Amino acid sequence: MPEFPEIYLRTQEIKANLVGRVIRDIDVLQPKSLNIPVDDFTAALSGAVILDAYQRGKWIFVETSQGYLLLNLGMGGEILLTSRAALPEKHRLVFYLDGQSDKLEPGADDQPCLSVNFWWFGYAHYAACGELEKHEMSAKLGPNATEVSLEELKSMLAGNKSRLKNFLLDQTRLAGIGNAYIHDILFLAGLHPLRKIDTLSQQEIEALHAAIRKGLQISLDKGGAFYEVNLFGEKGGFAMEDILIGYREGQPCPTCAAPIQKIKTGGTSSFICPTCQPLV
DNA sequence: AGCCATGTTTCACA
DNA sequence: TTGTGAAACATGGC
Repeated sequence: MPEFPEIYLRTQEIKANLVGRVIRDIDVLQPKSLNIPVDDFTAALSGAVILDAYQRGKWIFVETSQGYLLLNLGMGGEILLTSRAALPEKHRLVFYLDGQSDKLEPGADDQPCLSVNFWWFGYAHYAACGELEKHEMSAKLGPNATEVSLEELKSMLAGNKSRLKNFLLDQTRLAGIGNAYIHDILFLAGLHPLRKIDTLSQQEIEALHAAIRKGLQISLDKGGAFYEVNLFGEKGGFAMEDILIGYREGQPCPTCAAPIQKIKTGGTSSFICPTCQPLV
């Protein structure tokens, strides 16, 4: 589940390992993940020099000399720095690169490449130089969830009539929170996912603000979720034991020992402690 | 073995 | 504006 911590880490890894490299050729095995025809996509980025990478929410922006590669891993997937000889079985796109990777064995047919796989959904989009704002899916994104000040959060919540979970998952408000980390974020804040935003007190908003940063930071510090891997295939260190209440139905709440409940919240499930997160 | 439900996302369409 | 369903799939349970 690529959410904020994983996307942040992958972005840093791309910066550290791919800046200066040239995309020589591209294989697209899943045209539906593109925003333009396959031939246009490969023509646009072939020969491009990777210049920078940065994150907005769950999107990775790879800036090149020939425009932007915009990646969204959807419901999960991997970005692997590997080689032609070591390509994983499952991949949707492959970007073949110039030069040798220091982590790879040199060899004649061992051309380094960036393999991108989505488990389900996921996008690899292209935006031309200077036309990033025309890419609506990413242009609509709100600020990164970890970078919003308390005052900004308060003004975003003011007058909002929806429920808290819907707000937190709305990428046009805060970008980066998904339906995995949200369970612990709401638990840390002591708030029920279905709380109506216009009933939140100032203290509760402050708790929410702190919980967003804390919930994501814990995983960031440990290298991201255990079920995702980095560019070199290594799993994150944020383990099941590090999760407070998410995916722990029936187990005791770490604060009050009440059994954790799994509930339906619209189209998604939520895990809550019924006593620490009362609906009121 | 096969069918169904579920889910880490996002958008289009009521 | 907001809620529901659908769409590139894979796994586990019955």
